[in-house]
Amino acid sequence: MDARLKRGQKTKRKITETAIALFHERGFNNVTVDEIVTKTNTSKGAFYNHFASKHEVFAEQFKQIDQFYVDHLVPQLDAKKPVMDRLAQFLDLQMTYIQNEIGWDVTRTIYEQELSTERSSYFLNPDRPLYGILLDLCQEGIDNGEFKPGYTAHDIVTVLIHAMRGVLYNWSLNRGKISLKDEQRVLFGVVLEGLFRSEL
Amino acid sequence: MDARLKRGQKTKRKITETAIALFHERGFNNVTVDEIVTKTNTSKGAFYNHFASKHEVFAEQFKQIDQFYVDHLVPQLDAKKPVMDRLAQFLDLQMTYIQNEIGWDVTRTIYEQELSTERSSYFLNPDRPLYGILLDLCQEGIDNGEFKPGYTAHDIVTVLIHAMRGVLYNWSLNRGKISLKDEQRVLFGVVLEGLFRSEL
DNA sequence: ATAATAAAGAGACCGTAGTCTGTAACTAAT
DNA sequence: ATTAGTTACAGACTACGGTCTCTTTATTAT
Repeated sequence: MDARLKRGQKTKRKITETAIALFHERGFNNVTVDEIVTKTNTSKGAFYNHFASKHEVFAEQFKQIDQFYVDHLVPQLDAKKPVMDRLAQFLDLQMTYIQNEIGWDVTRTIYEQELSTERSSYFLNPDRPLYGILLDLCQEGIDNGEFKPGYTAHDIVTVLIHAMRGVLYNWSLNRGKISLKDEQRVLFGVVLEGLFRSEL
Repeated sequence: MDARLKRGQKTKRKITETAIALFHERGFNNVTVDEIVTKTNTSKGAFYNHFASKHEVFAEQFKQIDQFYVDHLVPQLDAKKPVMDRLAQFLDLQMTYIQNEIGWDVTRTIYEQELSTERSSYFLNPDRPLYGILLDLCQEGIDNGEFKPGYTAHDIVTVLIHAMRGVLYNWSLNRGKISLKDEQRVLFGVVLEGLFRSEL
């Protein structure tokens, strides 16, 4: 059980790379599966053996996004600073990354797919690393009394996630014509103000 | 220019009613255009003469939603109460209406369509009545100093819209399995807290 | 009345995502 | 070594949203 599997992985990688490149070049909706399989000298059979749908090619990118948060964003946060600052900084870094590295078309496609598919979505997966990151931060904030009382860590994460979704949805909808960073700053300015004790 | 137009309107109405009923019954994705035109004894030609897409049958519902806000929700707001309270009440009424009368599948479909179509979307239309309602309320709140300083009415509306989108997107994504009212209350509790002066 | 134009609709047709069946190459079991 | 089973894949086929062309029926102009 090796030679076959190896060949499969190679095909999958070839398809993934070509597809992502094409999507990036001309947009998700302007690239057909037929085109992808032709260009990679494969077939529909090969494509749908490795992916459940055209959308799912993005699952790769998705894991990549969260991995980037864990590997490159979280380490940048200064553990000596208050949770409030770290949270603000994380959100800022996150949105900068999405705006510059992921782009609105990929984001739009992901948001669309999550709504359209019946299958288990990535957004709903409770083991998504992003949730862990936020939960840890929020728990720490609660423990040292930075937040207003009455919220559980889970409440706060829910609030943050909703806010993120709203900003990212809107940004995708506007096809990148508005500044993600600016929108993020305004909304999370308000949200964080509403969450934290304001004593200084 | 009367008899033809009348016939056209009749056909359109017939298609709209049948389609909406079917969508409500079995979900948007499980109803085909062919089925709709068969059931209404019309044709693809008739359908696409009246609608630009299958999704667009919802445009009707959409206008209905905002009309409902204007006709039935806004009048319920007590002009003597502070803007803060009116805003909270409006959001509460709005989400109750959506949850009970519109439902998650229609909401999901609308949110999906807005992302997928190239055409001018309803969300991006600046003349949407909802924006007017919120803008008026926010301007009044600013004028009588209820809000924290530094925000324009437009800023605040943007924040509220983003928050709405986040909650509604998530609710659709969860296929109605979470309570829209509860989610709304938590998020807007925080947002309103962040927006208003807290002196009482 | 007649010709010219336009709206509403019928239904064949097209493009594309996704399915299904078949096959060749490899692996495992006896 | 032979058989049985499995994986990766090829490519015909299906389902469905959307387009295109053509016909019918009403409207307007002369």
